[in-house]
Amino acid sequence: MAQKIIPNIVIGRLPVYLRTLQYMLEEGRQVTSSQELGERLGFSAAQIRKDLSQFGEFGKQGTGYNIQYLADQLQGILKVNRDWDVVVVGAGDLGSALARYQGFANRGFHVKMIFDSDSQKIGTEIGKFIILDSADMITSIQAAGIRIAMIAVPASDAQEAANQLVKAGVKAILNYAPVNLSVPHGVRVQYIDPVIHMQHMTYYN
Amino acid sequence: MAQKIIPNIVIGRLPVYLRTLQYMLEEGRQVTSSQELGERLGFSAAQIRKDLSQFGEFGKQGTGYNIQYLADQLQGILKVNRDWDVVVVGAGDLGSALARYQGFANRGFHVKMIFDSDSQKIGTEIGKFIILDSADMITSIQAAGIRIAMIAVPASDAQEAANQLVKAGVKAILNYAPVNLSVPHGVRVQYIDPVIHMQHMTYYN
DNA sequence: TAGATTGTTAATCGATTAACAATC
DNA sequence: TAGATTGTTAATCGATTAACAATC
Repeated sequence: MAQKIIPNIVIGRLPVYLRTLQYMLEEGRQVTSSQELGERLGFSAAQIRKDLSQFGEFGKQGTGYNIQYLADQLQGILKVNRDWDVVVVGAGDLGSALARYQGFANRGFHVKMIFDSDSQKIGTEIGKFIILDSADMITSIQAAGIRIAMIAVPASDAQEAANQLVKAGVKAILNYAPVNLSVPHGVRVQYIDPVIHMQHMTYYN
Repeated sequence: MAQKIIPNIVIGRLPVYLRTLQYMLEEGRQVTSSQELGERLGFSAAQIRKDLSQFGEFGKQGTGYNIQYLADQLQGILKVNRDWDVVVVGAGDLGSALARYQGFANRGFHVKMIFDSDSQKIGTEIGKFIILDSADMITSIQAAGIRIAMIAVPASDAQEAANQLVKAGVKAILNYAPVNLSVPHGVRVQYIDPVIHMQHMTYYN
């Protein structure tokens, strides 16, 4: 049976919809519309309806969308109606900040380990974590069955870190190092390089 | 005279091209081709040629692109052939990591000030910075003529921070708080929310 | 009922790719 | 010269928007 492939660009918007719905819930709201969501996010109402319609019918004509219900559905679609364990590679300023970041746990992502290769750092504490030796990374991650990693090592070490993560069975990498990674098919990478974003904006200045 | 508007999506790729060219220079390379760049980045060669052709002719048939020359051109286009001063709002873990991040200076972005509203933090040091009082933010930024800011405050404070930055004359905001900001026309915002990226990847798991 | 809003279709718009003449 | 690679055009592909019947 022909499985419909949903455009990646649509998938990328769903977490943004979800985040906004969750804020609406916090505001005590119960119902919203494609129009309201669109205004809040700067998307067209038509686009939001189209995106959602890829996955089913979640609204009611004349009324709009029940926020709690739609949020639950989106969580299911994105597979974030469960918790995910995460590792951090690199215990510098950024890696440490990631390990301590409060914004992960309440959205279902739990940092479980943080690694570094610097013997000065290994064994020391960051918040509730003890920095582990990168040399043990593959076995530790495999043993824990962790599928998601964040790379926060220098650019020169990032590809090697990625290689090891892949060997350890990681399927999703959030890469903070300013380099493109090459990974096998089936492993996903997302990039966060603040300089890229800033250079995008300076163009318009 | 009809000024050609370059698609935003093209502008967004230029910094990635530039970054790769700069690595090639570090590797001692002199010349590259759209094909090689494409393979390295996972884009098609045609797309790279098309993107670049929006801005002029930078290559030579049969030979390819002189890396130094193309990098210089891209820097000019992106207006990063000069230095930019930046402020950080929020001196928590993330703001502190941003203030200390080494990856900015060597790409032309210089953090000049970091602000917080917590009286416990104001006046204390982060690296070479003394944390300034958010209450003085507008005047300090105006006086320094700074146009770029990074927001690293809790979600609940981000819109207010953005409002003040806009008042201070900031034109580009890199927002690490997990909320959509509403800003006047002429001010650009880029968003970095790691959870959004991770939720994008969990879909495929 | 009248008003609002969905889900969906068709039309439009925009971005990517294929192909190739030009030329180094 | 032969081979390589650009810049550009036209074709294709994909994404967004407009419009509206259905219906709450």
